[in-house]
This record gives sequence, C-alpha cells and structure tokens, in this order.
Amino acid sequence: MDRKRTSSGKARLTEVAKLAGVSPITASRFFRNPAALSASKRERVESAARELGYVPNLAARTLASHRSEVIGVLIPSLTNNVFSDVLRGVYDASEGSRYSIQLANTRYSNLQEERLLRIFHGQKPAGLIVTGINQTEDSRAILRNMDCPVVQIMEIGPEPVDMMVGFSHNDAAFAAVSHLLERGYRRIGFLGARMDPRGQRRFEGYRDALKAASLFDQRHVVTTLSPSTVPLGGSLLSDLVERAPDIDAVFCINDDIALGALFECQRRQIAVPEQLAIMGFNDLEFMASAVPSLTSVRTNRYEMGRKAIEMLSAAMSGTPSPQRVTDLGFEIIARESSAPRRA
Amino acid sequence: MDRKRTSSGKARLTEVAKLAGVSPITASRFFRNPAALSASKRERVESAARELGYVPNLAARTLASHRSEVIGVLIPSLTNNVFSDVLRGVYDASEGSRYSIQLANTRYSNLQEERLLRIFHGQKPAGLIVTGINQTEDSRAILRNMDCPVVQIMEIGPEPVDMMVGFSHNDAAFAAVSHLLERGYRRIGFLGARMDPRGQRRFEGYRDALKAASLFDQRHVVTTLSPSTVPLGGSLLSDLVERAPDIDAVFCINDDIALGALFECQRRQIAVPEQLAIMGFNDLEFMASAVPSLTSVRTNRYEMGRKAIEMLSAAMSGTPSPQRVTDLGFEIIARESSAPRRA
DNA sequence: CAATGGCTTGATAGCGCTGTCAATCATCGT
DNA sequence: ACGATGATTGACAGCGCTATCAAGCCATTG
Repeated sequence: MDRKRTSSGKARLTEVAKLAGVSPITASRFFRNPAALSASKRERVESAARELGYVPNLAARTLASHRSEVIGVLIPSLTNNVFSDVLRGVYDASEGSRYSIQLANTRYSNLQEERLLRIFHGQKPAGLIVTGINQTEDSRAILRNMDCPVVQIMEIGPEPVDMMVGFSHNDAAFAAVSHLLERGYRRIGFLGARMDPRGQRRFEGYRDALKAASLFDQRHVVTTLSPSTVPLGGSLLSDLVERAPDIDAVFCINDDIALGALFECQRRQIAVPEQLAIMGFNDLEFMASAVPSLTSVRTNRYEMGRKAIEMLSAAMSGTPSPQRVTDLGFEIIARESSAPRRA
Repeated sequence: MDRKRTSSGKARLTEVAKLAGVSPITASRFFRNPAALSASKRERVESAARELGYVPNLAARTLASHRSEVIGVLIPSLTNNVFSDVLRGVYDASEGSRYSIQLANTRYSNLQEERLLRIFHGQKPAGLIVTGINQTEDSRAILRNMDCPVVQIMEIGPEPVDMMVGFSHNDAAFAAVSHLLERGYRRIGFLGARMDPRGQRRFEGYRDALKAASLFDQRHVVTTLSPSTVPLGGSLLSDLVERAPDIDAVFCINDDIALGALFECQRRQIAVPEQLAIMGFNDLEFMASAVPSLTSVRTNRYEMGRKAIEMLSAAMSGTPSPQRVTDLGFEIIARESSAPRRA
C-alpha cells in the first residue's frame, strides 16, 4: 500500500499530479508558471490541487531549486516608530508576491548585524534589505558575496553595496537648521540621543549649517547614547536650558525628543515658540496635533519600504533598474513651534 | 572530479565530515546535539566546520526532519506601538534559540488571518503565535489541525485553542473606570477608535463599571472604526465635549487617543484635570512625560512576547507547562490627569 | 510534402540533510 | 574473564520538489 499522504496528512505534488492525470513536473509548473501549461491541463491541475487542499512544501522547493523565496530584512530596532513605517511599506509591497519577509533585529549593533548576515548567507535569500550604510568591512564582504540583490535603506551615500534607497540625513538636518535661521532664530541648540550613524549625520548637518552662519557653539549641543524616548527629551532640554539659558531654539534629533522637549517647556513655563522654538525630525503623526503644533522634517518612510521591495523585485526578476540609488528626499513641515521670531 | 562545494560556493555537511574524518551523520549530530558526541570528535567537527565556514542548509534540514525551526507570529498591525513591544519580547526571547521568527500582518482582518494560517500550515512551523481570541471557526480548525503548539496572545478567555497569555481587557477597563469613580468623577466619557475585539471588551468594561454605579450614559460614548491616531483623539474629544459639555472625565481606548485628547484640551483651554480628567490605556512611555502627566493602565506587553515564546519552547521541547493560560495582569498608574476631584 | 521551429510535456536524477536501526566500542560487576 | 549495559557511531534510504534535457506535437513554410 503506497503512501497517499505525507506523514502530517498533507497531500504532495505527486498526488495532485496523479489526480490531474499529468506528470509531477507538469503539476510543478502549474504553481510556478501557469502560463506555460495548456488550458486543459491547467484546469485539471488547479481543481486537483483544490480538491486535495494542496500546499507546496517550501523546504523541498528551496532545496531543489537552490533559491528560497525569502527576503531578509535587517533593522536596528523594533520599537522605533520610524522602522515600523518602513516595515509596513515592506510588508505591503511584498504581499501577494511569492516572497516572504524574514525580519531580524540588529539592535544597533554592527556585530549583531554581521552575525545575522552570516546566518542569512546560509539561507540563500532571494533578496536582502539592510539598514544604513555603515556596515563593517566583513559585513560588506558577506553582502557582496551573497548571490542575491541587496538594498541599503534609510540613507544614501557613495559606494552602494548594490542598491540604495533613502535620503541624505546631513542635507535634511542642514535644511532644518536653515529653516530655523530663516525664521530668525540665532542660538540654536541640538538635542541628540542614541547617536547612531544617521543621528550623527543629522548632527553634522546641524553643525555645518550653524558654522556656515558662524553661529555654531559646542555648548549648545546636548547628546547621549541612551535610546531616544519622550522622557529623555525632557531631561535633555533641562540640561540644555540650564547650561545655556539664552538659547532661542532647539533642533531635536527626532520627534520623540521634540515632544519630550515640548512637555518640559510646558513644565518650566517656557513659551513655545516665543521663548524657545522647537523642531523635530521625521514628522510622526503627533507633531501636527501638539499644542503648539511642532515643526518637523517629513521623511518618506513607508515609501522607502515599498521602494526597497520594488527594487529587489525588479532585480530578482532580472530587470534591475539602472538607477541603483534612489533619493526619496525630505520636506520641511513648518508649524507653530517655529513661527517667525518677533524682533 | 567530485564536487567539493555546492554551486553557490558553500561547503556541505559531507565536506565537513570528510575533513573531520567522521561520517556525515556524526557531523550532523554535532550541530543538533553536540553532547552526544565524544569530546575528540566534537572538537574535530567543530574545527572542520569553522575552517570551511560551514553554514547548515535549513531547507534540507527541514525537508529531511519534517519540521522547520520557524515560529510564525500573526499580529494585526505593524505600526501600533503595543505590538512593537510584544514583538521585542518575542525577538529577544527567541534570540540564541534555534528558532527563527516569521512575522505576518493580518491588518485586523479575520479573513487575512485565515489566509495566512493556511500558508503557515503548509510550512510546518515549530510553533505559532496568534493575536487575540476571536479567530474564525475555520481559523480555529486550522490551528487545531496544526501539529505544533499555539499561543494566543494579548488577551485571555475561555477555550484556548492550545495556550494563552494576556490579560482581561474587560477587567482592566473596569478597574480604570473604577479608579476614575473613586477619584470623584461622575460623568465619564469613552473615546474609542478601531474598535477591534479587544477595544470592544475595553468598552464593555467601561460600560459595566458605569452601569454598576448607575452612571452609564450612551451619549458619553464616542467611537469610530478608523485606526487610532493622536490627531483622531483630538477630533473624538471635540465630538464629545460638543455633544456632552458637562462631561468631567474621559476614558480613552488607548494612549494615542488620550494624548490627542490632552492636546485638544490645551487647544480649547479645558483645564486637565480640573475641568476634565483624562485616562489612557497601555501606559506608553510618553504618558508620564505629558503635562499634566497622564493616568493610564500599564500592560505587560514585552513580557507577553517573552512569555509566549517561553510557553512555545517548553511545549516544543516536550515539557509543556500544565498552566495553559497565563494572566499577566495590569496595573492602574495614577497620575496628575486623574487627580482626586475637588468638591 | 518534408522540413522547420515553437510550444507543451515527461523521464531522470538529484538538492543536502536526517530518521531509523543496527553495529561497534568502552566500561563494569561478578 | 565474560557477558551486560549504555554510550557512540555509521549505513542506508528517502524527505518533496525542480533543473535539465529530450521527446512529442502541431502549425507553418518553401
């Protein structure tokens, strides 16, 4: 008596083929490229598969075909809202495609990233998305050796491993600070947390904009390596105003810090923006609701996730875009918290 | 000339075994249960593997062993902070174990969930985590038929499919409203968005607490099916105060709505808590920073993710806990926004 | 009418690993 | 010294699918 079902009770391709009256390989083709079958066989295989409730065994497929249908995604944090927007784009764009997403958390550690890349390397992913452009030399080597397309997201820079989609954090921060300067603010502080590579580049944009105006002052910079949180924004602002009471604006490394700074101003009865302008970064949804509404820099995070998958899909289907680096740009969203300074 | 490397240039188990001077199956055991080898062979296999940079082929392993090392996780949203905390727990707890996480987004759709479960079913996961207890009958059937442990998370209730970890949203909301009652508030509104099953149970807890005090009034309830956002909290509060100007407190279905409500009060010059108390749900980090600080209900989301993985691990290793349902409870965090009402 | 070429189908031979079960080895008690 | 016991080890077969290549089929063409 021959097996009709796999041990766990599931039908195999062979059974589907037998029921449809075709060879297994023809049934196999039905699932991968239905257009290659004649209409009659296509229908027969389809109904046979439905009747048996057939679900392909991905492990067998991967083993036989030497390529998985997994797209690996490495991000540094699961709690940072910024990445959840990117992920939403990634999951939305990959839905309906045959690819599935394998998410991994590097926790802002290059070594952890390298370790995860080694694991992915063994899994022959169909594509890979990594965060940022500051991989270790070993990580870059693994990425180049990985025979699948790779997209670096969140920022852009020279020498992509393969492809890139993001924007210039340096330029965005430069534009943000320029906005504050245009609005008449002169003593502009910087509140920074985490200070990952992208945060550092935002700091550099801040510094360069102020240096260009001969207004940079190291005493106006307050940073910490602790992760960004709203409460932390409050403590950073406290440090700043105690150290430099004459400050008239703060550029915050992100919106959580900006919100914490706003709350701290409310607590200290510092009028925003009359006594202190506040500017954030990322333009999370709550920025528009705050009182006063908070100025920020809008970044296209959801679009970044989508675009990364699109770039991978194009490359995986053999038609890579000649445009290897996509700049999604940014936009200054001016709100009440950076109203023009009264003279 | 025989193959020394796989097509993609990676060493196989056979090569490792040959270099170590053992049989392939012994090398295989080294990776799955090193303790079963003699010390000498263990060392030889280990150094051979390192020398060749061997990485196991997971597809082959899954195919041969009839079980993958994937834990499927189904959550309804990627942007909701609540789930990112749970996910962090999940990823943290699974790190270092041999299991990898496969995340999927149901977008609050039961049908989408069912579709995803069917796909997972074909992948023979080692374990499965699903959100909530309101699966369709078909989904429950698939879950029961899945020969792996299953944990339902976020809430608890009768008739677990297999295991559960969460808390009672009904009880938590009841306790929240009781807190407001104790503090002297009498006309307590409800602001609700999304209204997924857990949100509905929070509403029920609210309703029951007020009915018990004979204070329930349908006109104090403002809900929408739109997803929760901070701006939405503002509009809901506007609706409420226009419909029921004599309201003296609001219980918000979550903290985003509560924050939006607070901002709207600031905009409308409604003093919090003197004219209106505000209470949220989940106790996200910003609640403590807000001015005034916002009362909320703390839920153990990170712990929930960890615990779910622990329960799965125990079951997968054949030592399931007899305790199939874990109640992680909740805690009322009283802050300024619900200060005792002055007479 | 045979030759041509495009389209569809099938047979064969593995992919890299592990389940099973038997064989071998070291150690021990009497 | 002998078998008994448990710890190690290995041979074999096959997991469910697809790459490859060859064969069959049909319509078209000079």
